[in-house]
Amino acid sequence: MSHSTFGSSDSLEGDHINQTNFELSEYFTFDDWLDESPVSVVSGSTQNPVFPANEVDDPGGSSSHPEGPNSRDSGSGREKKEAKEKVAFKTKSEVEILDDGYKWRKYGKKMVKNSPNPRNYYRCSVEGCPVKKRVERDREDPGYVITTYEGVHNHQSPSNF
DNA sequence: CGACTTTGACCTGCGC
DNA sequence: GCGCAGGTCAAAGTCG
Repeated sequence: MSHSTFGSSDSLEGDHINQTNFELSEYFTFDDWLDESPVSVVSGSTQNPVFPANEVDDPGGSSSHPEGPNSRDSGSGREKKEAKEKVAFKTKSEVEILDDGYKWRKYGKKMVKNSPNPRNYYRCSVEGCPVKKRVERDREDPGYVITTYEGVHNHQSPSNF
């Protein structure tokens, strides 16, 4: 199985998330969302989230990073329409900062219409890691936070080093 | 001193 | 074509 995301790293769970009342309540893959299907809810309780089998090495895909001097020059040099791996988690936590073993750097905050709470945007602080994270509090359950991961870590969790 | 957070502005895409 | 909403970047400020 995979080892990249916090699914199998056996040294980072328990401790960190325990102090934040971490409790995986539901998880849904965007595959379902995009399919307009009734979100596949999985009451995983303490089970490890089943991440889509996505390994570190993409089949000749993530290697090409056209992040040159024209990333923002040409105007449309932003993110491509590549359907990246998106996974959303609904987590019971009092804080939005869930330490999943990776180091995240906040790069934006925005108020969204769907929710009275602001949405926070994080990025993996590891150079070259394209993973992004979106965190927002549940609209109907302020005690829950919805974390959306986009992309796959191309490195091991810093906590492992 | 370096890394990270914060906040506002800017850009892009989509819907009407 | 215009307006709205979402997403990202960059500069300044703060903390360790």
